[in-house]
Amino acid sequence: MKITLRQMEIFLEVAKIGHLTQVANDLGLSQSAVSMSIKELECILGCKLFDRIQKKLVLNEKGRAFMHAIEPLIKKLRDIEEEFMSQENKGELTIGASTTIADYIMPHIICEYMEKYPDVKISMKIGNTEEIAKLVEDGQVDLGYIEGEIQNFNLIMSPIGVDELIIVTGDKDLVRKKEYYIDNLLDYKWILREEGSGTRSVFLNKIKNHVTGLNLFLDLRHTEAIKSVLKETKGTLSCISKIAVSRNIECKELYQLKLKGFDFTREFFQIHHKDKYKSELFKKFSVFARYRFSEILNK
Amino acid sequence: MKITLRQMEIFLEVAKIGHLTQVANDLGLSQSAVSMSIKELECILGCKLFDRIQKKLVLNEKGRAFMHAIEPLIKKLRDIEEEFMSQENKGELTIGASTTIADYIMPHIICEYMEKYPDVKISMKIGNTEEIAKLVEDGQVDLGYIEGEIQNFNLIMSPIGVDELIIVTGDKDLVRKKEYYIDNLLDYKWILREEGSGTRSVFLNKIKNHVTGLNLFLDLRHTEAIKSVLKETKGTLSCISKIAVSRNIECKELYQLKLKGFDFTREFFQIHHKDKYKSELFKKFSVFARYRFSEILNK
DNA sequence: CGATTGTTTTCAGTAATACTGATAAAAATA
DNA sequence: TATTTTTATCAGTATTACTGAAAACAATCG
Repeated sequence: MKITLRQMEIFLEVAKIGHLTQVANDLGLSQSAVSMSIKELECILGCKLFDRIQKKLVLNEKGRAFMHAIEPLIKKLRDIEEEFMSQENKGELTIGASTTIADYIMPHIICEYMEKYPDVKISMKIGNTEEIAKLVEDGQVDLGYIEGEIQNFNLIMSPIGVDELIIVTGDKDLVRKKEYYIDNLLDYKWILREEGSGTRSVFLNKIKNHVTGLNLFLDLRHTEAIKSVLKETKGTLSCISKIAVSRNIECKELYQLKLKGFDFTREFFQIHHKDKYKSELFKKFSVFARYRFSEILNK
Repeated sequence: MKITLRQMEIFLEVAKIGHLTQVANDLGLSQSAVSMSIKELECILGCKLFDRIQKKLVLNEKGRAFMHAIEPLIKKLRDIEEEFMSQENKGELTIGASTTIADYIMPHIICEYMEKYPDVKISMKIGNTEEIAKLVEDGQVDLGYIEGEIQNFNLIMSPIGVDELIIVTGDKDLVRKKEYYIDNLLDYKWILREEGSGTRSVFLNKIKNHVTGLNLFLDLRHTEAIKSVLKETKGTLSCISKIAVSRNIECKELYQLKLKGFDFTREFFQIHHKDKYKSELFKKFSVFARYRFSEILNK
């Protein structure tokens, strides 16, 4: 036998008011219902909570302790109930994003969104495209943002913007030439993201039909790590997302090399599960993210 | 329509496990009961809490937020329930005490008791004998400790110790004589507790048949205030409870004057309402207090 | 003092609800 | 396509919560 919320609410009311009859009226119940409810509660707890003193029920030491223990909890519970029934833009969204997006795009979007809707909590999981797809498929995250196409009929994917990969270096000497042919760059020290990364595979797939013998100098898991190597080591090159380096190019820490005959563009996708129930929160964030994505990528 | 504890518990279990069938087994319910309970909950809140994704129910953004909101509260509630069912010496006792007792006896007793039973909370209300009796009669306090007899057939009073009032002064010159007759003291400056105080009425009642013309110099509401006047002003006298001044007499800040032919003793009483349900807590404290009272008064 | 009022308690009956068991539907697995 | 596994639905049942009337009790009034 367990105590119910109802019993506790009736108890609190009786504790406050002290007259069963009045409580019954207040709660729209018969007086006997209130009496029985209190009796039941005392029975479950195995102790009296009130002393019946001259027509009034007054809390005894146990009842007093019980009231102080449960009152704030019951109030909070009912507040929460109200809150959720009021259907506001409230909730805890989890999204997943692959590395480049997670590093250079999502943080802005999440920040802005949470500023706009302070009641929404957003947490982000990071992984490569496949990992994110898996999370979305299992329902672990509500929305995914990935860098490459995938085949999965449980997932609905929609393109949300075009990203451009560019060749960058920190070596000023390399900037003298206005354009390069890929063959002239093969012997420099190439630094790419690790195997399995979308950025890496796009680059290698595009050039593989044209060249062999790329001098693959180093694999790094983080774009920021690549950038710092580029800055410090002469003769190093990489192919990374334009948005990841635009800042560095602006302030001339890094330089873009024009490559003739290649176009390293790829699409970003938003994905969600086909069975996903689209709450207001979900829809709002989804729309917001798309909009901001296009702004960020086109600037 | 309101959410019940049951629904929330089932919800939390489903949120944790993800399979209705398994939850049904765990909770000893039919699978349909669980299914309906969740449905009902979603209906009351007016929003879906789960996405039905590949045989599993996984929380969506709303459900996640709801879970995080209610989980700690539900756990606490059930803990409290357990706690009260376990019938330990737990509770919030309120006692009332009249001034002298409240100042010089109860604090020790309450301290000791709470040290012994840390789960018991005790609060004390202070008033004169009549006020305390009223509080006990109304059930506002569980136990009363008073300094004088009262007539109230709702209250059960039992003597718990004899207190002696003594004549004290801070004036060394007065100590020379070994004994006084009351008539020789009438002209000194008498300082008594205020009208309505038990201490005052005991003294005045006892002497009123023998003397008139007491030089009533000052009324004060607090014994400590009286004591400090006695110490500072020559020729002042008072009649106060022995226990209130025993310390001061020991260290010779104040002096007791022997008065021939008078015996200012009075009894302390413990009172409680006749309809009071005597919980373990009540009984234990009551016994403890009696015991300590006699110790303190007889030392 | 008995009658009256205002209250709580008790109890039988009823309304509401929570749950069951069977069956249908949906999805994954073979 | 059949089989298995799971959830959803529904009608019926068991349980619980509540009502209304009567009984019990205490305070108040004439």
